[in-house]
Amino acid sequence: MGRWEPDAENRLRAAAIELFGEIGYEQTTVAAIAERAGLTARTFFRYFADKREVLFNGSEHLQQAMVDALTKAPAKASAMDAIAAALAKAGDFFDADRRPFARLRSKVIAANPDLRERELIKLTTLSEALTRTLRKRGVEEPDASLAAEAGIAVFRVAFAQWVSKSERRGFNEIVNASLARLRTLAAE
Amino acid sequence: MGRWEPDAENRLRAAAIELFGEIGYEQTTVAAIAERAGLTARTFFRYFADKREVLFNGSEHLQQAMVDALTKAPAKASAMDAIAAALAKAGDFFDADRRPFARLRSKVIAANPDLRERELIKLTTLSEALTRTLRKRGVEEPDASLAAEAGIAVFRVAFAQWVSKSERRGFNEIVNASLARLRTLAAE
DNA sequence: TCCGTTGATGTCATTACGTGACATCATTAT
DNA sequence: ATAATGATGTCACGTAATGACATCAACGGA
Repeated sequence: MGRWEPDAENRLRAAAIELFGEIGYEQTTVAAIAERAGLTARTFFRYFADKREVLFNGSEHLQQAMVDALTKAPAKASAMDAIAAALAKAGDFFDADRRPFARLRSKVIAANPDLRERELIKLTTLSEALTRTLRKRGVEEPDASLAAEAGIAVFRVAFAQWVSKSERRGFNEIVNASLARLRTLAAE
Repeated sequence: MGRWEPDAENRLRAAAIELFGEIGYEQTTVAAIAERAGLTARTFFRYFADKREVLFNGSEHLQQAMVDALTKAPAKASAMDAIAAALAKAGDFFDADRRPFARLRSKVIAANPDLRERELIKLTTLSEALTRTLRKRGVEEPDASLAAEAGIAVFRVAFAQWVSKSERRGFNEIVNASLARLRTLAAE
């Protein structure tokens, strides 16, 4: 038994999401989050670089999983096919996570510009990681960047659909449909 | 002759860019910007919603121009062709603007995560505007979102190339090359 | 068993962003 | 001549974020 309650980071995360849902992101002070978690604001900032990050740290895992999948894709696969493999891996990630939680989180993020900004830069970081990995596969610029960006475009559209109300299909199913549409659009 | 020096907004903008270049974005306080412009910090926040916005307000003009071009594209044009017309309009915008200034601004933005975030949300806002305009043209979802996102992907890649060192081609030329590459990639 | 180290947390002080409320005063309109 | 307008300043405040230092249970040797 430690000197403190264990799992401070998760307590902070839980407290934050609760409060964001109850009274909104802007109205929630870091001090209030920390208090609900039985800690102080100073400690909050030891776990999270800033107030927004409490909703986003963990994205490195998704990124790593997608980079791994991209690396392991068949050497003969085209750039877009390799990206598709990475998107499929993201699907496993999301369908494992419970969709109701993702919906709540998305709602909180959508309601606040600062949080939207943070989400966007996470996606950009992901795109850059995918670009680097494609280049390691021998894909030249600007193809690597374009394929990665197009993949993220599909990701964004599919994710928005996946969390939307009354959507029942799994993430992978939506991704595949979106990819097919993109191929068609580009060909027209 | 007015009570105050005229053109406070531009004075603030100029002072901000100077200081960002001289000592960096984070090291520059709003008070310092205002002082250099002969004003107070309170006045700065009357012109710009926050410190970052001083580098971005004006993006509405670009967005409006692209939306107009998209609206005016031939009714028979495909979604991607209509998007291409909007991108061409953006080209006029950028080649009119002086590229050296754009390069400095890009450098400042690239050096700071907060500014990158703001840039990303501006692009997303633009993407959403393009999506709405495509829908008015009769394009259904998810095609409208995908075409808009793909267009923004091309925009991002082309813009990065346009401001990169020793790039001589005009924006439109780069956009067209990128669009062609994307079509090829999607087809593979 | 004692003691020094470690590590998670707390306390305190400080800077800067951002905003509301109210004051100032040259310009403009009536 | 006077009142309304509008750009700016002043002041006070809350909150985010960070550095410096203090605390103190747990742990690992000697």
